[in-house]
Amino acid sequence: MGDPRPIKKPSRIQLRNRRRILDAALDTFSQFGFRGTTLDQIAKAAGLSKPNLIYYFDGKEAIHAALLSELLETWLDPLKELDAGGEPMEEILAYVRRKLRLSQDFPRESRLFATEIIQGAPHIQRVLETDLKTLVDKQARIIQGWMNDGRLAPADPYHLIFSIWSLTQHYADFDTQVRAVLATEDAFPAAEAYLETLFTRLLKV
Amino acid sequence: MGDPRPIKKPSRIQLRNRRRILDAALDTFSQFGFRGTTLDQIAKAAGLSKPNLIYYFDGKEAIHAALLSELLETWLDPLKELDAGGEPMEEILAYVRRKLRLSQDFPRESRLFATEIIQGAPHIQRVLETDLKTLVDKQARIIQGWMNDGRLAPADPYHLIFSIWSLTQHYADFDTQVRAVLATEDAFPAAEAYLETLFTRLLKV
DNA sequence: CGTGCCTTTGACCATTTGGTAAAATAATGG
DNA sequence: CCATTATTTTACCAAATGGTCAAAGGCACG
Repeated sequence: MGDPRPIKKPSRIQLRNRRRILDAALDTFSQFGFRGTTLDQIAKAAGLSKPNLIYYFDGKEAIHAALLSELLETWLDPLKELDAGGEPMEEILAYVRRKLRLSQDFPRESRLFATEIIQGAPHIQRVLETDLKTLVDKQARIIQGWMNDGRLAPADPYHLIFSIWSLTQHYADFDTQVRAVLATEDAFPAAEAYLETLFTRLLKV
Repeated sequence: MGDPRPIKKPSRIQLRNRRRILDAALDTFSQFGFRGTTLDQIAKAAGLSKPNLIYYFDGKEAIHAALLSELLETWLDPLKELDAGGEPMEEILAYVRRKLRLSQDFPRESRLFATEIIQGAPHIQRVLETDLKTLVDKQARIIQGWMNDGRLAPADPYHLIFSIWSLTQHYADFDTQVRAVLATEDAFPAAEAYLETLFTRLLKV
């Protein structure tokens, strides 16, 4: 799926150009949305000609799909690392920090994901209903276990996870708004401190 | 600004059709974004012909601008109601509830706003830096005052406000994801309970 | 009921845009 | 160095799209 047109192993130049294209596409897709992005835009940003894009990807949809599929792994990973054997509060806070770092280091990816979801997740609905749901169910059970054992204050584990997503991604997706209000260089240090306080007070027994 | 083409008072039919257009446009803009929406789409949804749209609005941009400007008032209102004279915790919780209700009742507006911000707020940056910033500064000062008086636990008031926005809007903007994970009819009752718990534990002295 | 204005429409355009075809230009392996 | 394959470009196209225009249809009101 999403393999190079020829079914051979990709050459060095293939790899390089594919990466360039995906990077350029991430820029524009995350900023202007799928329909708001033109192939010419991507091509120019990638330093290639439009037909050359098509040589590497089967079309605009294919580029977008490749981006989303790459993104999904990065996106779900941090939640997987939640360790049932760890210290509950520390596990949650570590997850929050991982997720916040993701927002800080990959804001374009965050916005691409956000746009996809806001538009009804037309390309990844299936993944959400299967992979994501399965993962969340599993981790919610772990958290619920901690609460049942009295190691965390009780709270709906699903909405807890939602709130972590929401709060951390906010600093990437709504960066413009945050900046407009704070007029601060970098909101992340304060954000990290605030979120640590928030989840500590929420979950401390 | 955004007035009917003739500078006369709008007739009954003008009002009706303008409203139809804006409603149809809200549907499509919030779902497909600005570039992803076509005039034909709006026209069809509004039950009008394309040239007829142009008769009522100066173009696609004008429709979008009209929507955004309408939206902004609705969006900032709940924050204005924060009353310095009220009981602090109740004021905050009431604000959370108002904001959550907005997400529930106006999800299209929420998504339109989100898309605009994610794309860098090209049309409303100025408003964010002036009106919104001014308002937030003012209300943050009130909250800070409550904390200084020991009536709320200390926390960064700006990030507190951000977290309220983020958490409440999440249920509108990321509705698709929430539904995919929960497979529940309506997430709002549980969300309201969760958020009340969260902010109570965060801010209780 | 007729006149003048508001509203609507059908036909039409220019531009943009995703994508193609084929020729031209590098690479690469023997 | 040649032949073959991989890559890139030039010239195009068909469809979609935002928008125009002039004519036709309604409507209100004297």
